Amino acid sequence: MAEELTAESLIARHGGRVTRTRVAVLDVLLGADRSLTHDEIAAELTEQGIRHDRVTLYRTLDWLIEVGVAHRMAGGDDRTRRFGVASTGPHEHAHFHCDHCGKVVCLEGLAPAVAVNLPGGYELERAELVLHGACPACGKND
Amino acid sequence: MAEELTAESLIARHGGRVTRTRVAVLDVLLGADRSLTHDEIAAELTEQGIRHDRVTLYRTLDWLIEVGVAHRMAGGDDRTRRFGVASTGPHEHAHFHCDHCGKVVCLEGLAPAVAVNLPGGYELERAELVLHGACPACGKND
DNA sequence: GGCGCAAATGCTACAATGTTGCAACAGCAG
DNA sequence: CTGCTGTTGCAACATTGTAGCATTTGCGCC
Repeated sequence: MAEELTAESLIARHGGRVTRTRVAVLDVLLGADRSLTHDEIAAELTEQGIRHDRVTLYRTLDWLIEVGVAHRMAGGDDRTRRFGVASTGPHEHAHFHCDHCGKVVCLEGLAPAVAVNLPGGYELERAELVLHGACPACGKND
Repeated sequence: MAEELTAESLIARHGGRVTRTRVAVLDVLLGADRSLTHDEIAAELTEQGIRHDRVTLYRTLDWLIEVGVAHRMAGGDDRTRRFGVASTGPHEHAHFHCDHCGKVVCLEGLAPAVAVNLPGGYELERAELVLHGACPACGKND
């Protein structure tokens, strides 16, 4: 128990090989305070001088999602998917999409009080809540 | 007053030309009980023998959204956008995405009771709620 | 009914995002 | 060190959405 929460240990714990790319990608996600697009992650890897490939990044992210370390969400407006590290709990959290700067942040402490009364026959498995508006930075400069 | 709610009248009322494509597209949307993808709409047009083009369809849908007749939403899983006719009221309604058959229905009567307490600085403009699960048809055959 | 203009269309080419197949490489166990 | 197998990198392709531009067509006007 009490294992480290480093990228390496997270990867090894899930039975994956600790490779250059995986450590770097997971580090980027862990260090980000918001959801990132595939493009942003790739740019960060390039900046760190880590050789990589678009396909490898897609597969790495797929693997991270498969083992439950990361999660994926569709942006409400553009068609790019965004990625972030999954919180320790279930990823039943809301996202805030700033319509001005386009950034997406995870609102983990936000319990989606979705008191929905579905029509008969529908089985609810999970809910995804995306809030749109202006983030603190954009609201001020507006 | 008391104008007809036909595709033609809806189009004319918004100052657009009543063209073959617009009438057909709007008819398809009005007749559908769920959100449709570009692809589904295009297939329907082809089935009706209406000559059209992918680009024209995109532009027609853009125009319908611009005048407020239709609305667009990003599917939570795939990267395809879906379209539906906007309800008479504000389009602050939830969507239900069936993870089995992939269809999306609008839950217009569902008031998203999103009692969110955002962290300071965030300005909420609108909320998008997507529910995932099984629709009546898939739940039975599951 | 015919005319003309601007809106709308249709075509081609392109951009962005994501996927598949396969050969080569590299972690990790023995 | 050697080998097995998971991973990577490359190239080619698939899907979804846009841009530019010439042509057609709805619709007001005569």
